[in-house]
Amino acid sequence: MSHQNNTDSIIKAVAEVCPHFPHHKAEGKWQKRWEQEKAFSTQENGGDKKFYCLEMFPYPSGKLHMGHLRNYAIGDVMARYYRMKGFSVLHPMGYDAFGLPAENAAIKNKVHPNHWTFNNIKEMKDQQTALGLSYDWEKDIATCHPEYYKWGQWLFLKFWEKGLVYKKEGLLNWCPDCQTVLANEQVVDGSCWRCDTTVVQKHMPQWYIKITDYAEELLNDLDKLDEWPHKVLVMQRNWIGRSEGAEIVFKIADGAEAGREIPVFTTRPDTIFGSTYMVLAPEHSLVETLIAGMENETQCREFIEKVAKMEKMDRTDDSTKKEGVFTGRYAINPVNQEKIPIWIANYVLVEYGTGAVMAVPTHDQRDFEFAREYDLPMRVVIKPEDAEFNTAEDMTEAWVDAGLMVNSAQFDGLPNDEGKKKVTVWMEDQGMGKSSINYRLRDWGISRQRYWGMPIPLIYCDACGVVTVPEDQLPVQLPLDVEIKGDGSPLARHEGFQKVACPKCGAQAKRESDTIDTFWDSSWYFLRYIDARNDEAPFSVEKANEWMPVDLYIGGVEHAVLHLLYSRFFTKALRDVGLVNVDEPFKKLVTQGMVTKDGAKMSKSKGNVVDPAVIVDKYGSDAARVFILFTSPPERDLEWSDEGVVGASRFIDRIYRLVMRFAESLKNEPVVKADKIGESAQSLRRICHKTIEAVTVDIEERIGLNTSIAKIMELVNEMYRFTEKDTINKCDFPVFRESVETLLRLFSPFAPHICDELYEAIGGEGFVLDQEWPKHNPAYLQSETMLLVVQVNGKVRGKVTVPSDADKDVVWEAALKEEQIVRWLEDKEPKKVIYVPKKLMNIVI
RNA sequence: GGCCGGGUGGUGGAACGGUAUACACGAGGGACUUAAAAUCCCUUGCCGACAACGGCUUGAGGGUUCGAAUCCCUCCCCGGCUACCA
Repeated sequence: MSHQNNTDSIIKAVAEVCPHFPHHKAEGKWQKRWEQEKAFSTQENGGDKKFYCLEMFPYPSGKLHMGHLRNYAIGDVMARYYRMKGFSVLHPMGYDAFGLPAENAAIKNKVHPNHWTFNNIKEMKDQQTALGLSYDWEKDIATCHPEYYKWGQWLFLKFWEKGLVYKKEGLLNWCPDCQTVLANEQVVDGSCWRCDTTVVQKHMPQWYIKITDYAEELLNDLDKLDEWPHKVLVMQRNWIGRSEGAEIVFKIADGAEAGREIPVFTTRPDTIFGSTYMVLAPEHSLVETLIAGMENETQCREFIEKVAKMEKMDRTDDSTKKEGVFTGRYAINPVNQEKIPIWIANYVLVEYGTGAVMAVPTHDQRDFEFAREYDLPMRVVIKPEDAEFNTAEDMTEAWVDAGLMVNSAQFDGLPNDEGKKKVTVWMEDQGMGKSSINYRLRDWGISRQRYWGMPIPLIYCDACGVVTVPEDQLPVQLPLDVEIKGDGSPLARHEGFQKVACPKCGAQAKRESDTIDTFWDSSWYFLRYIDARNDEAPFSVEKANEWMPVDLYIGGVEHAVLHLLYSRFFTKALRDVGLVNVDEPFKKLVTQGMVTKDGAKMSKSKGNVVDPAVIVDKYGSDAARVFILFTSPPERDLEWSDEGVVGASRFIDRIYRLVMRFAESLKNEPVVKADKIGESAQSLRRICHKTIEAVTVDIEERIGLNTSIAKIMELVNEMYRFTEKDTINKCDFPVFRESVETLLRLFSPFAPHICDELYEAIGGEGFVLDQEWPKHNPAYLQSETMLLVVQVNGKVRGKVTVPSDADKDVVWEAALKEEQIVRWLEDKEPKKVIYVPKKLMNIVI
């Protein structure tokens, strides 16, 4: 057959009348097939190319919102992409199923939390399936399932063995009317959210986890997380809040407690000679003994009470004035033996440092304001050379910057930052204090006086004390025969649950009735997915080491601190127990932006919620996915637009029509190699390969899903141009076929249903997901000529078309042939000609 | 107050030192239709009444550079987080 004959034969498009992608029917059909053929099972292909793709698991509220859709759409594209790239991909889903809303629903609707939760899980899973998300459902988990929390309890025991668990008194929100502990979210304007009684702070024994043992490592390892958003790293750094300084010991000067030590923490030991008074937090443990029997006792007590109330009302109010009272007592400044007054003030926090500060009003703005208010003594001890002040009287605000030390005995004349170290060393020698590092991070209080949570596997025995539940007795099952009324934990009055024989001595003992913070459950779920059905261990160490770390973790920024910090801590603690060999759980983190409407975050109270289920119902999940991925880059906020979804739906239809027009030929024409092809086919091929390259780079290097879709749209536009005539030369057909197959592959991670539908229509077998991700051929990117911009003095004045291999001289010649350019040059000799190969030429005159 | 984002057409957004406004939405006009929907085509940053053409334009003002939305400095506005951390 001659080439001539080939060009003569043409392939005709089938006549049709604007067909629609029948998404309602076709999407369901594919979802069913994917399920039947286990298309999303984790395939471990043995190689070293693994990709663990994780989206933050949802609380099972029963309904997906737009934030979920966005989160999962991003994750699904990435999971499908890497799978097509030949990676072993782990892409699981589960439910963070313990927590308050289930109990609230129980009180309100008289349904059991267990029933309510599992019902919701089912509904959510159905919705997720309807989105065509490629989860391996054989690995799903629900944290409220005994098979899951059994291992949460087991891990608790490991932490216990490591000495990471301890008990101490903690302050809790307590509603005296409901006789129950309230979570912070249940305290509204200082009152109980249900009965409006004023909430009080109550000291109760609580279990704590020593996360502070890992503070230093949690901080230092942030440097390893080079694929985390900068914002999140900063938030974690601030949360851990490391401060270097000194702990200095002051002594009580007089009274019955004379000589008793009051340590303070300061980051400014260089200012110690300027400490002219001391302030304790109202809750400080020494306050009681200090004020007892003093003249000001009543006044002090009134103040303490006032602060206690203020604190829970609105501590964050920045208009809160610094207030305090004098205890009547004095302390001794160890460096100069000065007697300084001890005050109590609202601006000192009991939780930070030692709960006591040495006040240096001249060099700390808060102390300055307080001292001015109460007329306390001040002394300048740091002075810059060009100081505008000589004595404290000249100051209008505290001097907090660098300077030379003055009024500081043997340290006079030293630059203050040098003084910091020298003073500390000297004080250490004198036994007055020591260098100290303080963290803002507190130990993690995990006790919750609630029902719907993981029981803490501990037993109280009168004879043996606190005894852990033996491993072979796990799980400690959460009893289901309870009545939830909201008046305290039902576990505390559940006899069958509480009564237990002591595992050590066999005597009658009592179970811990507190449950654990739900953050415990979510701190290790990513490890359980790896080996979700293991009934002998939380997960196999070997498998965990294969899959960890999670390569890509996607979720909302609201978890930037707590969940991500606890998970990091768990990973490190489990590493020390020998269960994993990684230091950090999440390699790359993407925090997706909010979905907004009318400029505000979607919320029930604002009434601007759009239900993804309604959108999926109307336009199909492909359209919903494409819209939400196309409209904004993943990390930025996304403004919802009804028209935008229509646009996405239109684009999907457009692809459907294009491919269906030629489906018959694509299915039946023999596949041949492209031989001699025409100019428009060459151009199509070039754009096709350019698109492959661009989409691959966009997805892989920056998760640029919006631009990926834009580039696929450009390819489709080009294909429409190519097929304008309704006929394609036979010799050009292989190029068109290639473009269709490429399009379906490139687009399938975004819109998997339509791509499988069309793939089938053109005679493809199986799922596009199992096809290889296309590779671009660099040779096809070349064209014979290129268009170059010619600038004169930095402004575009013309364009020239030159051969692709043209060098500077050739371009220069071509430029001189352009009338426009010549006119702008005005016969002047160019001062300089800058040539950027393949881009532009700039002529400076 | 501190820290982190962000300011580009009517709108969502492209462009990570090299043609600013890709791609899409919306709008306007046209074709097809008895009509509508759907679809297809054209126009669409602003100004010079139109075209050729020219000027202006990435929150404001400076700077570096042959060349700046992009880098540097100063300032303004919007959003988020955090908040007396000694």
